Amino acid sequence: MSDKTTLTDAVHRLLKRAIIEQALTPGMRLPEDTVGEQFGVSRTIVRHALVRLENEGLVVTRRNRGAFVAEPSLEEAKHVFEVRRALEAEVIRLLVQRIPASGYDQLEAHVRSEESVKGKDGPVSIRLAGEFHVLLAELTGNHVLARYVSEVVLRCSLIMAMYAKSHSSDCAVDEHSQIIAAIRDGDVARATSIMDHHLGAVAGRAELEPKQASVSSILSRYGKELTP
Amino acid sequence: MSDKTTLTDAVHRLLKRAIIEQALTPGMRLPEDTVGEQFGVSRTIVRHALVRLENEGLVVTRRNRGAFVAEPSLEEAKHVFEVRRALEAEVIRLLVQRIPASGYDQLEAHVRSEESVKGKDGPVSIRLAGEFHVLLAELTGNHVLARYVSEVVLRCSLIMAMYAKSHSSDCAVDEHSQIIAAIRDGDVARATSIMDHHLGAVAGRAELEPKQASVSSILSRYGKELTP
DNA sequence: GGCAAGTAAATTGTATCCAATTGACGGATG
DNA sequence: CATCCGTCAATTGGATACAATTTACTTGCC
Repeated sequence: MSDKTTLTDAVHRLLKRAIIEQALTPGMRLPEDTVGEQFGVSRTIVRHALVRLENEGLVVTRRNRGAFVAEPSLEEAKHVFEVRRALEAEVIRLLVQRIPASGYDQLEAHVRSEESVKGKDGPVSIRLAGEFHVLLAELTGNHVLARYVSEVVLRCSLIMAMYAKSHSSDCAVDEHSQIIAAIRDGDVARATSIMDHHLGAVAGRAELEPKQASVSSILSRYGKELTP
Repeated sequence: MSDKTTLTDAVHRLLKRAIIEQALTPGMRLPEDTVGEQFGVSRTIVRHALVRLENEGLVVTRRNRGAFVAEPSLEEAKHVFEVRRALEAEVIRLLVQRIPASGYDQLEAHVRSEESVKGKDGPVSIRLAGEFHVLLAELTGNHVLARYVSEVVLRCSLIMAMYAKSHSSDCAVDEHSQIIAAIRDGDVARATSIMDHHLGAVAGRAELEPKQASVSSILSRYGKELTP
């Protein structure tokens, strides 16, 4: 029962981490056999993993062209943030109603681990920042909700990789603590307000400095001028 | 660009419709080669389609056992409805802000088509009822949101197939009209209230009469007594 | 020298093939 | 007669092979 580790899952998980940690940057190509021989598996496995990643919005596939790490447009980025805000607001509402007893311990432990890597601007802090929100969602006991939150958080990570200058300070650990406190006080409005500010600041900052990492993403906006 | 119809997509779509329309009932097995030869494609294609359906929560696969149409538990059903309510509330908020000019025409046209098949308790009315909610979400212009709404609506259809006695009257066409009217009035509270009632009634009705279609789902709840 | 067409290479789309795991049936045994 | 164990069939997990399509390069022509 614990042996869930099918090869597809493993490849899927690895690719996901690679994308989150910005080892694979937006717009980068993901040829099936290249990825396959990299992990020592066949194209079949890679294909399945890519299908899943596509469903999660982390990669896009173009017919007979292959898979690419997604390059969410600014519009799509806004949409993702809109959905995320709605979902996380629901998380807060539910947590205030029924956060489990051990919830605060887990949250505080997580915040501590976030603080412990605060200095380093490494991929670990990016992942931990996202996992805080996923943990919040998990604590509602609603796994469907948690899954969707996880998806949008991942996509937000991708968006920040594209548009934000520096990711490390985006999810200020301090605000995480404030959210915990507001939930503990049963103050839905305050918690939601902090969360909105938390996410809004991130989204807002992203729009100010669109950093174009990949060549294709840089050139994509100039391509239109060639096809009048 | 319009030629998106890869075989995997086609099979995926067909299976989805079959599940929604209750041709494939919860718990039913989906052997890869059976489905494959039914559609005249290879197992590879079916596999990919099943992977996608699994990601959407419509089928579950057990290791080396194959794929089955999902049998959401009552708990999972509640979770899906919780998420759906949150998402559709956001849809209403957004629509009041920025419904496009042609939106009401589309919505009313849809309601009319719903009314035209109101009498028949057929699969068509089930599909149309769900598509109304998807259309609402699409009109927000947020395709990410629309996609998630589409997913939870589908899962709700599956849930109703399992637990509700009759599906046809679940999405009362009249309530759809009321929602449209409330949105037109810019009355978020009223629209959300109607929507909550709309969904709450469905969810509530479902819990009252759990009809257990498949043998396995009936026996699953008795199985625990054998393993003390 | 630039543009266009044709051809070749590469990559995906699909099918088939082998291996591994699971469930079931049947026989043996207490 | 019930239970346990071994063998067997069926089905999925995974890999390889072939076909189709797209991209890119080369070559010829203007």
